[in-house]
This record gives sequence, structure tokens and C-alpha cells, in this order.
Amino acid sequence: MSEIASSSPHSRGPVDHSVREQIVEAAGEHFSQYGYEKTTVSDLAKAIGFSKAYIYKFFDSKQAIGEAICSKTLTSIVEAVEVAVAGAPTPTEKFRRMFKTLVSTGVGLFFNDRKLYDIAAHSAGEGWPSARTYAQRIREILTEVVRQGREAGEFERKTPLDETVHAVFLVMQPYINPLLLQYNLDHVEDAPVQLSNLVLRSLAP
Amino acid sequence: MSEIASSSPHSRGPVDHSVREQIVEAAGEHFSQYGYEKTTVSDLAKAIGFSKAYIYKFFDSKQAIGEAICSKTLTSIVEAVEVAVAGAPTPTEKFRRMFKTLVSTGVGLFFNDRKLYDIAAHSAGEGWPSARTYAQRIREILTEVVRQGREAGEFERKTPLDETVHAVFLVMQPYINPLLLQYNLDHVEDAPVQLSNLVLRSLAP
DNA sequence: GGTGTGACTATATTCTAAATTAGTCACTTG
DNA sequence: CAAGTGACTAATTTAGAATATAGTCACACC
Repeated sequence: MSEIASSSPHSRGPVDHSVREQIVEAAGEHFSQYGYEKTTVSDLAKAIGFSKAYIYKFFDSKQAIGEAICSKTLTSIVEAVEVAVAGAPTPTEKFRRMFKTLVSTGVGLFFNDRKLYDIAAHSAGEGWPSARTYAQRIREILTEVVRQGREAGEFERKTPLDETVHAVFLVMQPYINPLLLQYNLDHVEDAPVQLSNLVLRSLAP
Repeated sequence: MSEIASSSPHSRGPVDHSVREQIVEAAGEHFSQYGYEKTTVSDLAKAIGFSKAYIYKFFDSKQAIGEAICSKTLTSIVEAVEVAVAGAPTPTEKFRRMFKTLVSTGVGLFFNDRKLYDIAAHSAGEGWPSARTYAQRIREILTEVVRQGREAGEFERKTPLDETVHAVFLVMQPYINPLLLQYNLDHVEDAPVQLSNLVLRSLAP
């Protein structure tokens, strides 16, 4: 929920305004159904009963609208991960579920909402703020899990925290990043378990 | 060097024939200079002074010629890796150099021979035999390194060998696979070292 | 049987003119 | 001053005709 977490292509005009919400809602439906490229800004305008020009009172560009939608999509993945992590008893288990949830929600998006997935992949490919924020959030959650594991004595403490987190993040990257995930669908069945095992072995004290 | 390692789209006609070699040589130059798509089969025919039809006495298709070139490219990477591994004193060091060499030769190809890189990436994307064979070879070398490490007592022996190798292979995948490597250029500087550290920690007895 | 080709077709690619689209701006209305 | 738009332009996309290409085949020469 909440707001667009990014800063730069944020938008224009009043941040809370019923029309802005209408635009985002219409965009969510259209992008999901017809895809980002195939929906025109005029389509969105027509859908909410205003002129195209009015849309630009609220968003800098079509991409900014795409960002808003992408942000929502990626935020929902982060939320699923947060729930999974919160529900796990130990840091070890938190890590396992984190990885598993990340992959399964990503894959679910790919197969059930391909059009939205494509926007997310595009976003990741272009380095849009929404994608950066997403990666940042995942990294923070991971850092917290590793930190807790160290405190609990489940994980080793010699390697600098940042270094460990960075390396584990690199391992997960092909399944975190929507742009990459689509090329790794073959491994989606076993990768979370196999790689979790490997990472946890490397985290062992 | 040697032969095309694949089986299916192998070719036609005599396997050792000066004209076949001429075709491969011309293809190597043309593909490298103008790219796979921009070179026509007629171009190759003209380059070696024969008719286009004659080329098809030696190769099933243009793709088969692409395969031959791709095979050579990927084989040269494998050879570089083999040399690096052979030159390392310990299995631990073998692994480090293997990963490092894999990335540096891949990146080198990307920046110095982009056109050939693109063929390799395409090959990996389409699952051409040349790419499969390449992945297979890398996996074999990795298996041997891990096996030696276990024998030498440097690596743990509890986890099944295949499982360990598979997981490590997955970790390296984004840097092994030319299709994926191009999306991971940002991490190319630190990934080999960071991931080698992580993997070696996980391999520790 | 081995070496080699011109002429052919179906498919893919390129080119270009016409149509859409993103984005702006001066303007109206209440 | 906030809400809202029609008309405009530059850039992009589309459509579909013209061109080029992959691949085949029947045949010629030695």
C-alpha cells in the first residue's frame, strides 16, 4: 500500500487527489490487461472520463505512471516476503522462506499477470527507481535476517556483515530481479532449496 | 580446436574437407565483423569463390554454420578455464581461478568481439547444442575440482557430490551463461571474488 | 560417385508513407 | 486560483508493398 517510494519521477500536482488515484487504478487495469506499450495515455483518460491533458497535471510522463504501477507490483512482492519472514521461527528458516517466497511470487507474477511482470522486468532493465527501491528493500530484509542469525549464534560472525549480505544477495539476484528471473525459469523448482542449502552451509559458524 | 562437439545439427557431406574449413574460416571472419544476421550465406559463398548451393553440401543450414563458430568460441573459453585450473596448486585455488577466468574471458569476449558474443548469447538462449555442450564441459571441470578438493580434505564430504556441484553451478550460472552475463556486468568486478568466498565457505569441511 | 551450379520458391527483412501517440500550451470556465 | 480541455507538434509506430534471403532441386561436368 502506502505511497510511491521513489523520489525523482515522482509526479506533479497534489499528491493525494481522487483523480490521481483514479488514474493509477485505470492504469493498473489497462496495463495488466493490454500491457504497458499497448495502452495509450488517451485510453487512461477516456477510462476515467477526463482529457489526456489533465493526466499530465498529475504525472510527468507515461513512464511515471508505469513507475507507480510497477512500484505497487514490487511492493506486493516485498510484502509477501515480509510476511513469510515474520512467520518463520529461526533466522535459518527465515532465510529459506524468504528465498522461496521471492521465487514463488515472482514466478506467480510471471505466469498469472504476465503484462505486469513485463513492466517489472523492463523497470529492472532500465534501472527505474521502483526497481532500485525494491532491490534495496530486499537487501535490507536480508541484512536483518543475517544480523539476527548472527545474534542467535546460528550464523558465523567472522566475515563482515556487508560482505556476507552482498554475496548472498548476488546468489539470489537471478531470482530476485524480474529481468533475470525469466531466463532462470528452468531452475525455479530446485534453485531456492539448493541455493538455500549452499548459502546456509556457508553461513554456518 | 578439434571438432564440433555437438551431434544433431552436425552437418552434411564429408567431415574433413578443405571446403568445409574454408566455409568455417570465412564464417568466422564475417560473423565476427558484421554479425550473424548481417552476413548472408551468399556472402560466405562469394568469399570462398563458390556458389551458395555448394555451401549446403556441407551444412544443413545457416544456423549449423553459426553453431560451428559458436562452438569454437565457447571451446576457447573452456580451454582458458582448463589452463587456469591446471595451473592452480590447490583445489581451492583451482576453483577461484576457474570462476575468475570464466568471467574475465566472457567479459573480454563481450567487449572485444561483441558480434561473436552475441552469437554465443543467442546460442545459450535457444539451447543450441554448442551451448549445452559448453555448460556440460564447465560442469565436468567443476565436478573434478570439487572431487579433488574432497579427496585432498579441503572440502566437506557430507553433501552428495552431485548436489554440491549443482548448487555451485547455479551460483556461477549468471556469469557462465553468455545470455545472462550481459545483464550482470555491474557485478563482474566483485562477483567472482565475493561468490568464490561464499562458495568456499560453504565447501569448508 | 564427387564436384559444382543457375534457377526457383517461400519466407523474412527492409523501406517508406500514413497514421498514432506522448507531451505541451494557450486558453476557458466556475 | 483550481479544474479542465482542444488543438498542435515532434517523434514514434504501423501497414504493406518491394526487396532480399534461406534453402531446394534438377541437372551438368569430370
